Amino acid sequence: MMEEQARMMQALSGVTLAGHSVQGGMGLPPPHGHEGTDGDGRKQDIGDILHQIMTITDQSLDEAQAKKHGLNCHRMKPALFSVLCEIKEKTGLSIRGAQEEDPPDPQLMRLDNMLLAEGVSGPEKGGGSAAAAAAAAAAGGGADNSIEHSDYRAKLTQIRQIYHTELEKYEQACNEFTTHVMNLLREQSRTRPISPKEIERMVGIIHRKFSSIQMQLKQSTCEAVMILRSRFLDARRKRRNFSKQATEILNEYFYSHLSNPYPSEEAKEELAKKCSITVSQVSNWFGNKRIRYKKNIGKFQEEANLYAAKTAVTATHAVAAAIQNSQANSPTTPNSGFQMKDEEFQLDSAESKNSLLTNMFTGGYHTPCYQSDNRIQ
DNA sequence: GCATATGATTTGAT
DNA sequence: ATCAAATCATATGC
Repeated sequence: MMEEQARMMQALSGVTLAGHSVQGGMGLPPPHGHEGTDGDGRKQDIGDILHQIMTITDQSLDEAQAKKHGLNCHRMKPALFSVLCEIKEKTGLSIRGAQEEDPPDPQLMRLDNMLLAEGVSGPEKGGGSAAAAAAAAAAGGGADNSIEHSDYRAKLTQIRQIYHTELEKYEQACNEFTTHVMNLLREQSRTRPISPKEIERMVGIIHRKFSSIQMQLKQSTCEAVMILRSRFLDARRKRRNFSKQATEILNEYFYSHLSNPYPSEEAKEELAKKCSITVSQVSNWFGNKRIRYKKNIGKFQEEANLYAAKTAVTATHAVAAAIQNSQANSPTTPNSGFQMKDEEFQLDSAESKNSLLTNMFTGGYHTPCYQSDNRIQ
């Protein structure tokens, strides 16, 4: 701040110095006046010159101040000044009118919204973390992921703190600079025509510049948050197996609909609700299950039998409740009916496997029939 | 530590 | 949009 002022003063004095030097001559010796003199003499000359320059600077500074003061006190000065102001006002208005627009930057708004959404700029610590904890508890349904969430929140708080301190710094710098410039302009407005509106405009320019710097801060903060998110919330990195219960429910559905293991949207929703997982997780599970089952039916046979028996038992119970005196329903072979239903998917997959194998051995590359369209939707 | 299991993602087809 | 298939990346059991 003070340095700038000093520099400006120096520049100012330099101007007046030049003006004076033309008039007064100053008695500076020409640089290439005489050649061949001894070194000591030249050093002395340089020293003299430097000294002169120093004193001139000091003198001219005072002179300039004095001259300025004299000019200010001139009897014609106010009149001249007002005329200059008027002229400038007239020319300045058109310029100002042309570039006076302040549309809210969509990019900035986007960043602001995101920072607000991520809890960086919006509510303070208490509300934000409480909400996050509540969300974690609701989504996770357990304490297993609370540790990583707290870690995440700690990092987020760190980012938020940095963001706020930086923002404050910018704000402060902006204010300081603005008041400095305003003071400077106000000071100068005594000697040259500067209207208050012009000062206002200058302040606007400064603010815009600073807000563009602020946007950079916001941008990098957003980036940091995104990186943090991808690090902590990327489900692929921190995969959790579903609960035993959930897997049970999903398997039950899968094996009891083996002929058509494609749950409808409603069924998926219901399964998701029962397993306390998302619908897309249900979709993923069925996608994985279908492909893995198909790839190696043998491996899943035991599981298939287990779940078939299980559903059969519950079905049997239901039937038994309805038809009390049934005697043909033996618990050893209850799943025959279900197995029949399963045929389609099993046959389908077996066929595909076979054709793939034959193709491999024969070298033929004909598309297996399963690819065509015997999928049931 | 390694093999296997498993949830998620990507790619390409329909 | 949804699916199959391949693939990735982590979890888990030994």
